[in-house]
Amino acid sequence: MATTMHDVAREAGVSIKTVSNVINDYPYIRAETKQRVEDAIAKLGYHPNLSARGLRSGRTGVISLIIPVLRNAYFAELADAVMRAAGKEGLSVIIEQSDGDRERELELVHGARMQAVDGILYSVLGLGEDDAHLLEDVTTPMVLLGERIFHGPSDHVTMQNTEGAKAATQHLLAQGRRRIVALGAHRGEVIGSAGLRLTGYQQALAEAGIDFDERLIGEVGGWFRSEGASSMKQLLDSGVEFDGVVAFNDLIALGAMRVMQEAGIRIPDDVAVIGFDDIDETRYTLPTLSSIEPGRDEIAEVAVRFLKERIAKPDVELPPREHLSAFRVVERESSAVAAP
Amino acid sequence: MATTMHDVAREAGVSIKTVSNVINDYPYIRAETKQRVEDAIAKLGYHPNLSARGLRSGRTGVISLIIPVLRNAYFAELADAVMRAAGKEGLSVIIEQSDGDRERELELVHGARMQAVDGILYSVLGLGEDDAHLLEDVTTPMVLLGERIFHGPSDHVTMQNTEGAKAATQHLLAQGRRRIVALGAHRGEVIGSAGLRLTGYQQALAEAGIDFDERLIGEVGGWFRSEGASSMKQLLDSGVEFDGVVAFNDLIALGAMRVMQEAGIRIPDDVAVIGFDDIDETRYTLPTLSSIEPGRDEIAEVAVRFLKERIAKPDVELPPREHLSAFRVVERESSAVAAP
DNA sequence: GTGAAAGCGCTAACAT
DNA sequence: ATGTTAGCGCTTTCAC
Repeated sequence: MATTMHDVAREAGVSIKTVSNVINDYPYIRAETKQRVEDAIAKLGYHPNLSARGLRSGRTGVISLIIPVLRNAYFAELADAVMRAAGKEGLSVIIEQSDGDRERELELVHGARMQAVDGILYSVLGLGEDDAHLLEDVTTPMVLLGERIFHGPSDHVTMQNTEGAKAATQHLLAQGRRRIVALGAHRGEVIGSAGLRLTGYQQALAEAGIDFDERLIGEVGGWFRSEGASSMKQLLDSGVEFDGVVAFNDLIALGAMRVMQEAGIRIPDDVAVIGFDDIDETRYTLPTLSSIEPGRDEIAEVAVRFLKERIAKPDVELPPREHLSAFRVVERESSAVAAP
Repeated sequence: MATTMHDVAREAGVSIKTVSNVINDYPYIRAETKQRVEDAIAKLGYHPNLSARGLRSGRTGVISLIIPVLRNAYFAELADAVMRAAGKEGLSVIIEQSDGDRERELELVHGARMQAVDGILYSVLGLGEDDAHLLEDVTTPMVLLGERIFHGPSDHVTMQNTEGAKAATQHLLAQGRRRIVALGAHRGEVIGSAGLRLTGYQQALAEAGIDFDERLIGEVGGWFRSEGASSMKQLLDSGVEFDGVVAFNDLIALGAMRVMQEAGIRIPDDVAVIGFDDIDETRYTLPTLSSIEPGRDEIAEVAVRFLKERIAKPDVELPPREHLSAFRVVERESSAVAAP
């Protein structure tokens, strides 16, 4: 069926070794020989058989990206960034969805498909810090993403959660807002995005000399629009006063904005709002939503680079690396300074 | 390094053929033998080498999904549905983004990676009907998605665009709306989602005995939020009166809603709005957006099934099949009947 | 600089 | 119902 190296070799009048050399950019080939081979390849429309190459070399040119869900804009945009970064390196990406389920996350990373990829980009959600040891027996090169596992057995790339939340809070403080809601907390969580972002919020308040008010913490079950909405409803019902909202992701901010608007609260005049993640949608809502851009492209590029390095030298016992990408405060209408 | 079939065979005291038989669910194996092999597999933590299997059998267990962009919620949700459908069939999915670019779409489908997958799910955007012949030389089994190429050389799965748009329009007509805007038209396009949906809109008007008014057609350059917004601005500036909007996708509807709300138009009281695609976000906007659910899961499942059949019988010259999934009108606040 | 030959781990004929 | 054997197409020593 398909043309093989032998066909190309015959066409070019060389051995298959020479064809292989040309394909793999082996430097010491006479220019003329190389040209003949390349002509033959073009003429026959030859493509190397990736299975054969994979069998022989142990490399497939495919990496796996495990994320909770693609329907979530944050992960869709992350996947986009990862695919572009991987593409530049000649790698294809197989995406696997874990639905944020602990069992499925473990199943995936130990599954058959993972044996067949060169490396794994693993955005953990269901697993926690205590599960880090469960990843120790994963032999495939792996880079962890997200906030669930720090100091695990592998390289780790993520954003500066605490600093980002601190900057978001400071952004509202700089406008004179003093009663700032933190929306999206998870009860009792210290690590994980919610815990880290709450810490950043508290740090900003402390540095500004503002007392922490428990009543301004809006808790949610998950980071969805609906949760932002219901948490904001509770806050409004409680009667607590506030003039700013730092939401721990954009969807929560959007859900909360909707509820506030229904209640006749003007944004940003009455309440300034800033979200987190800088998903595309923030540019198009009413009002447009200020946000923290987490350094998505940097995360993707560094993660792919780390992974490539691990793949290239699987035996080198380099200690796990940690990379925190640079974030950016993006100011939009929802936190624009009100006219004096 | 990794354990092979030989290791398993030795451990179980059988030949590798028997191991292969067990793995591939060959029926005629003694239960006891099968058990011994399975125990050995579990004990050694054996996983078949997919490259070797691929080399030998010509199947990789991987299909490719080519879509314009993952950041677009419609395609993210489609990819999600496809991955779930493929997963059920034991297939992994490599996603490739074309950015809707004609050259890149062609490049991808003819590229090296496509030779290495069992089949291609190809959501065309840049190519047109006249380019169908460019796909004839694609030997990998392929199923087309989307509205650009009908009657191409491969199976084709998509939604009922015309009927969906007609139903959307009828939904507004049933509420007594008579001046209905069609938002999202592409000048001169007949085929393609925009053309088909415009046709459905016109059919609904004609059947209701309402004259088609050119001034109620809102044209856009692309189906983005920003385009919906600017097209709606033009309509408002033009001074034309209307009481309903059928938007050709949800993002356009959302962009338009924002502009109308800024202009003080109440939805649905003054203007009823219905979109297309039923992306997750429609459940959370203010007001929630009515939409046409295109039968996403059905599209994904049928497409994967078609592809699997083509992969299983690559030589059978079955003529290209066409499947149009069932859609559904989802009524939400944006087109709720106003209180009398 | 280029060629010859071995073999990666598996499946599919064919044997038994 | 299970074993033997021959490659799939490539990369990789090792010669020359």
